[in-house]
Amino acid sequence: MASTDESENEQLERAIALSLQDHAERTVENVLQHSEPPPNKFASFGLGSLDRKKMEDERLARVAAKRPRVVHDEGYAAEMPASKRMALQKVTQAAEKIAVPFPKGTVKRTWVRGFDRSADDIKIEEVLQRDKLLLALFSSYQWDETWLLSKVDISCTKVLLVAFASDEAQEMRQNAPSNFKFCFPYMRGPGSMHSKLQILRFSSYLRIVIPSGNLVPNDWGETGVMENMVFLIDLPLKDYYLRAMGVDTGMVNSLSKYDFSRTEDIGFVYSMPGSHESNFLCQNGYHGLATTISALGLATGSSVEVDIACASLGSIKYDFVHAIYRACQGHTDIEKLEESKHPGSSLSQRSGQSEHQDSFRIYFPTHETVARSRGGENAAGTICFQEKWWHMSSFPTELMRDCVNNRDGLLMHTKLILVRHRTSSEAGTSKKVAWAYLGSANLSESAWGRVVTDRTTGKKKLMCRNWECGVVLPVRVSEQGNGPVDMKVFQGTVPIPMQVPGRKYLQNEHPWFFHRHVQST
DNA sequence: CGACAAGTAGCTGTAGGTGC
DNA sequence: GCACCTACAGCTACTTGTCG
Repeated sequence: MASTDESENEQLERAIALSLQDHAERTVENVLQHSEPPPNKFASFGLGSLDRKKMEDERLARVAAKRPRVVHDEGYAAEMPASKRMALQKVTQAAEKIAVPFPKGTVKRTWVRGFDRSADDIKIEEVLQRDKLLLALFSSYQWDETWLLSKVDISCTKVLLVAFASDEAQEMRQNAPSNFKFCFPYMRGPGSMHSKLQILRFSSYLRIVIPSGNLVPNDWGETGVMENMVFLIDLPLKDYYLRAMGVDTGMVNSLSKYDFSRTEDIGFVYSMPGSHESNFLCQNGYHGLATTISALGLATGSSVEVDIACASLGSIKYDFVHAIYRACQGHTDIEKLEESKHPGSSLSQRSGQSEHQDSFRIYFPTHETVARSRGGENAAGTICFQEKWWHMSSFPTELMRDCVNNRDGLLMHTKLILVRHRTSSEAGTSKKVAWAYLGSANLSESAWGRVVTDRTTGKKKLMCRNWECGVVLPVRVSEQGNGPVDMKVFQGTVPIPMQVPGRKYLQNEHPWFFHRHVQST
């Protein structure tokens, strides 16, 4: 068994390394392609070069050949073969017999010092289970390595850290224990390694964790001023694998030994830096959100109620709000994305304000709420929004709601989207539907992307700047009556951390303004 | 995290050359 | 004079890197 474990560990590490190496190789290819020596202008300068059409065609061919910025999906969108999915379904019952803490997945609020424990909160120690943790993949924007080392027993846990390749991270790499390994994802220019995904391996199950907080004590409640939220699900080892010890298979098999069937009704939503076109556009950023909503059967042509809580706000405009709203409805029509793109469209102007003001609420604390919080203004260094964006005519001020935690005086670092459908009596259905997104993405174009048109191909592309990841958790209930689903529908699925519906900003109120060189959200 | 500036690509209009 | 063509300027949209 020990040798099997060893080989699994190695396989997992090798596969992750290969995956990242794949990115690295693409980046190297890009660099090589970009670093071709420039064409010698003088060599082609002469009478023979006057076939302009030919020159232009050649130039276009060169441009097309060295156009690597677009990320194509083939390498990423590896779907599980139908046969494998069938096999997984067959072992569901057997897997259920293995006791794991969170077999169906759960959403927790972080424990916070000074507050009574409840069934809805969780400590970092309870997530990591130090004594049982065999292998951990951590990703985060911000780190406190001393603190992290206190939560992990490095004598029995192998650790892989996925980080932005900053100078600090490189320094951390040098000082790290020998069984700490590092990966630095490609960034394609400015942006943030904002994903906080964790994969934790225990002896009999794999735990997938998607928190909104970074690996610092403040984000896990230890300073008593900040709250985050965590999604986690435990995937049990499949019994047939337990019988098949000693079989040296590859990484796919290594992961396939975990029973993913419980994740079938959970959507994984992510953003990757760069421009993405063709099929991959549909899987990335806010269009990935729309695709996921559609795939889970949650799309609707009717209006929806959207409540978004975030720790940082970008310079958002009406057309961006409209795009997010459409994604929440599950619209995946790429051509329609164009509607929200034209800068001159009414949606980018203040005139678009009435469109969603009754159905779209952005929860962000007022200055007063931050000042009155337990940690005061000093505790709000990871809640970012710039005053100049607030004063821009295109900023949807009327959508803003004060974000007040229902644990008195706590600030929130949570990124949460709550969407509720309306039901129609004409539809003849009593099924009310809602869903929640929980993850790392704030409300910004850097996180969710924006649609641009490729100059050479004329095709639509989605451009993101950050690594982000999160989950969509559907909520389905049967209930009579018209109108939107009540917020209570989320009970049992997602603990709602803030007071809803949030109070609108008063005329003399403004959001908490904070701007710093390096954000840690 | 977005603003901003610099650089690049691509489109369009047009001046000027050439042939009929 | 007219049609056609090339070369190029000007403009716009977009990418990329820097800055705060």
